[in-house]
Amino acid sequence: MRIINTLTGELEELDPSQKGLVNIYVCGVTPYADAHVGHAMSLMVYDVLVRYLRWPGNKSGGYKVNFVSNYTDIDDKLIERGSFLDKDPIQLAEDQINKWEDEQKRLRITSITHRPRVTEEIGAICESIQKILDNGFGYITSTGNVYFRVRSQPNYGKLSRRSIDDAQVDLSAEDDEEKESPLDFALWKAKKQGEPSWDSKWGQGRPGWHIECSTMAQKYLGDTFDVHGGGVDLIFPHHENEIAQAEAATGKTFANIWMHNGMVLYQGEKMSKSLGNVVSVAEAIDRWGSDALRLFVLNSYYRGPNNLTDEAMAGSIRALDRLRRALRVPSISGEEIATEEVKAQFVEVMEDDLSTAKALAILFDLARDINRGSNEGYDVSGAQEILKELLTVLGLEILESSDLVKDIDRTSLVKLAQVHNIVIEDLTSENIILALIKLRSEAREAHNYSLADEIRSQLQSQRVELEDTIEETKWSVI
RNA sequence: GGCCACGUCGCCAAGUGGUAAGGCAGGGGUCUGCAAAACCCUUAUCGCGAGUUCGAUUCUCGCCGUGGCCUCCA
Repeated sequence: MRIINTLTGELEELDPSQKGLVNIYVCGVTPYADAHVGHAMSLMVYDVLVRYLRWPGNKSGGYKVNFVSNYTDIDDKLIERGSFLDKDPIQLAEDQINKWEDEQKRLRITSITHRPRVTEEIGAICESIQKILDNGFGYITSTGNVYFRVRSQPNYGKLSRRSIDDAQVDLSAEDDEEKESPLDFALWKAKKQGEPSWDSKWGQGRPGWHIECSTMAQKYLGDTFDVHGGGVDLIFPHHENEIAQAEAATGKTFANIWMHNGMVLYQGEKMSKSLGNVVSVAEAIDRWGSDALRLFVLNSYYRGPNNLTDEAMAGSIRALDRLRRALRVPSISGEEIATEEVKAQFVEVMEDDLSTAKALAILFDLARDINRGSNEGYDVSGAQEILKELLTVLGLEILESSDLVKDIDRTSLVKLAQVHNIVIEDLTSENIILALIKLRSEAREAHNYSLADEIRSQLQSQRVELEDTIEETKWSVI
């Protein structure tokens, strides 16, 4: 497939260095606070990329994919936040990671194969730093800080298209007089009082922000790997510094394709703590559900900004319902509706820089064909299977209503059964619903529409939706 | 100030040098006891100005606006 490479600005063919195997690294979070929808969007984009690459239906016939995404579980932010909460920063990270991973499961971000943590990779990080020093790209200060000498890397700035000479730096912010240049960045930070630290050749301390990512990427994926992803906000300095270090350590190209996702805006504004408009993942799942969130993410181009609004999310929920209904529509045995072009079209747009918005448009067209076919008495089961398969590639798991029955408030249903004097032995939610539907159908036959409508509206308020068809009354949980 | 994106129907959002996907919402119909769902029909000249061109929303320049980055950041 073709992906826009930030390094060149061009659409480039993803051509794995190892046949049939794609190695991908995506920068994860520093887990000092709850994950927000921006983090979710970022990981969802790469999750879809990996799902697609692994799918046997793609142009390559399906790749094996190593998908590594890290946790920066020790960093200034964690120390700061830990100190504020009077909590051990590493424990804080541990707790936040557990929470975030639980949310990832709910978001069905399931494609990641390794989730390394800085605190578990200190040895490898020190080895990387040593290589950089051996190759003459770094220096050690008397206080035990190790810096990367930016000017020694002639390619510096190639990703962000920046020149070192243009950089405007605030010299007043510098606290280390031995730093040769304000542009230089820390590979190893000497221990400060009360901070977590590890032993190294350069004394006690902890890794700098950038070295961990390049080290972990290379450790798990090799010196050179296929795709490195992350948010556009990481291009400079983080990814620029990763390239500088990694290529200083090995002398080889670090990542072949650099892929960057755009930022999520909320109601047209940047999400930020100062504006107080940060939407946490937990809140988003609670308000709209994970599928609607994913649909929203997929409905736009991953590189652009993504404006999350309440109205757009309401639309996503409705749109999702449309797809869900198309999967449930009755299929009559007989002539099948035509679907031979669908997969090919889907593949074509996905191969073209992960154009998920176009892929969704194809699925909505398919849903329409299914609905129409069903209405007109065709066999749509094959088309429904295709729709389901392609939705799975996108990571959308359309829930069947039976899976949702358990979420209904059974107590209210039991009360409802009592109100209507329904006597049944096994008071499961499903049985109560079926009994109420039966009662309603009898009422309808007796032209007692006020009772029928009352039951329908009572069930509706319990999230059970009824649809009358010629043969029967269908129900579903919304 | 520098670098980089973006600005398309009420909302979200694709896209192309030859008059613009899809979803939501809206309007009209079919179906229904009434609904709901579904289906059919229907709603835009693409921020502003100039240039290149036979022709630009699509290319160039300028302006305005929004967002990102310029060592906290998915």
